[in-house]
Amino acid sequence: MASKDPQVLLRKGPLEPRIDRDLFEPPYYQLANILRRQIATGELRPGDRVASEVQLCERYAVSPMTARRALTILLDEGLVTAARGRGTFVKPMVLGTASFGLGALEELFNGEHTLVRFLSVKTMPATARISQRLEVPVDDRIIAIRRLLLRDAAPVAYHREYVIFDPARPIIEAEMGITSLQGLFQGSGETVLKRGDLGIQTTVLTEEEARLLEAPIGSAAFRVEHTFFDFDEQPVSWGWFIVRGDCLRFNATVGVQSPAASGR
Amino acid sequence: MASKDPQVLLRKGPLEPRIDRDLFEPPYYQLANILRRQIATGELRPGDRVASEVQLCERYAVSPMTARRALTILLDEGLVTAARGRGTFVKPMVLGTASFGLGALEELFNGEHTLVRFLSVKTMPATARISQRLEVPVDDRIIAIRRLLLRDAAPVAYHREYVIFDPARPIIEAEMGITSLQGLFQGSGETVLKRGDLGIQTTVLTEEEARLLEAPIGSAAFRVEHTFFDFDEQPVSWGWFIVRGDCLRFNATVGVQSPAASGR
DNA sequence: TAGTGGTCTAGACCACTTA
DNA sequence: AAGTGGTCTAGACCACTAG
Repeated sequence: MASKDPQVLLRKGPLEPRIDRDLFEPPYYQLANILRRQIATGELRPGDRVASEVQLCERYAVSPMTARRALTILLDEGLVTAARGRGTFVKPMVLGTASFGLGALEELFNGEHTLVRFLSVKTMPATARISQRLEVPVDDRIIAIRRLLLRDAAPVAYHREYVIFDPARPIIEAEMGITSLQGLFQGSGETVLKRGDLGIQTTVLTEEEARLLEAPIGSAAFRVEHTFFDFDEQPVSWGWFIVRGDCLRFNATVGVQSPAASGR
Repeated sequence: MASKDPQVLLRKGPLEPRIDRDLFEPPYYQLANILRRQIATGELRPGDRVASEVQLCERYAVSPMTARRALTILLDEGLVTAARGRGTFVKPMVLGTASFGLGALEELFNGEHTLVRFLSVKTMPATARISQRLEVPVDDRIIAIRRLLLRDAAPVAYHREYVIFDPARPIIEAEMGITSLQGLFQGSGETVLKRGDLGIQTTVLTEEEARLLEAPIGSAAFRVEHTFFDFDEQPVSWGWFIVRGDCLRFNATVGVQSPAASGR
């Protein structure tokens, strides 16, 4: 649509942004930003066709790969869809494509004033549920860890974790180190863990949780469950965080980011 | 580490996977899978250096761009980090990189058996809070919508939304169409909405919410707040979903996906 | 048949790191 | 100085879509 506009086709110099090759930003990045801005300002609306690769090459004097790379960025960001043989089109805002990260949780844990207090570390026989999650026989000895996370001396999260106890696998210590939480988020150098499954649910505080978190019973809280696997695809650790609901909020954006030109 | 292994350096034929050019999967994709599998099996461990681009070119007989593209995929997936002048290295599993999609929410709403029931649609003067969120004067007339989402006739979510009412801007109807929720997730063709901000919190059901959702007062629930903006960067709609906690769970995986070779 | 995106080639130069 | 990733060039062929 916008590409059929005579102004655009005639390419009136001063109106058209250019690629500045002396800039710090590489050309593919500048071009991606130009297109992103056109989408953001509504110059290109959902459903409109974006200029084809060849057109972009001519218009901005870049090589095909550079134009393509810019389009790929928008594609990855979910701002456009590409249809072979037809063209590239601006996507309407789709809620389902939004995603949020654990950044909010990480901040909660990695802040300057955050402290981890071990409440208990002991071995115990696996209950039915634990044996199921860790794929070990019932009554196998496992390690149970309870931690409290405090920020500015105020409790924000309660962590329970069950770790496989296998003298043949010297995982325990490593695991203990990793799950001391500093490393969990930042990536603690060498790790025996290959993969983790995470789930976020809501819950209300039980009596025990309420007492530890110094919040009323029945308060809203997040429950972040995690299962970690080693390189043999064996579960190594299962546990969950109970985070006070008033301390955590996950954010996401869908559509075009407003001012910032944040790369991936 | 693994790349210093003589076996690998000597490149014993049968052990080394090859790129099959007759396959449906393009070479860059095959190569990415080969490397991903090496990471998954532990052949390449966190901290290990991945073969350099040139090495990959020689070893698998592909062009630099193809090797690079495979590495870029792993880079985007967060499996490796690249350091100019040093090499590409396998990243340890990092929790902070986990990303949760709103697919779970979408499924909840877009299922076959999902029904939207309007509870009320009316105009009202903006309260202080509404005026703040929608950036309109207090007591400006706005539209208030209350909806109930039912899945298999069972209520799963309660939706409240406040929409700007401006006769000059024919947004209302379009907005009404969009926010009838079918379109919100799927992307309803042409849209006046440019951007949306989302926030996810936990809460417990109030008396009203509990009644509508047919769940006990004080049950755990998600609160998904949303603000939508038009192409003038003006807020157009503010509202939130209250979703029964037992109907929704966000999932994510961090590290290497186990068996599937899922592309982006 | 012409245009499009998807993929690929076979190089190149640069900035950076390491030795 | 050698090796690395980051970027870019100037093409190419293919499968697909649309007129």
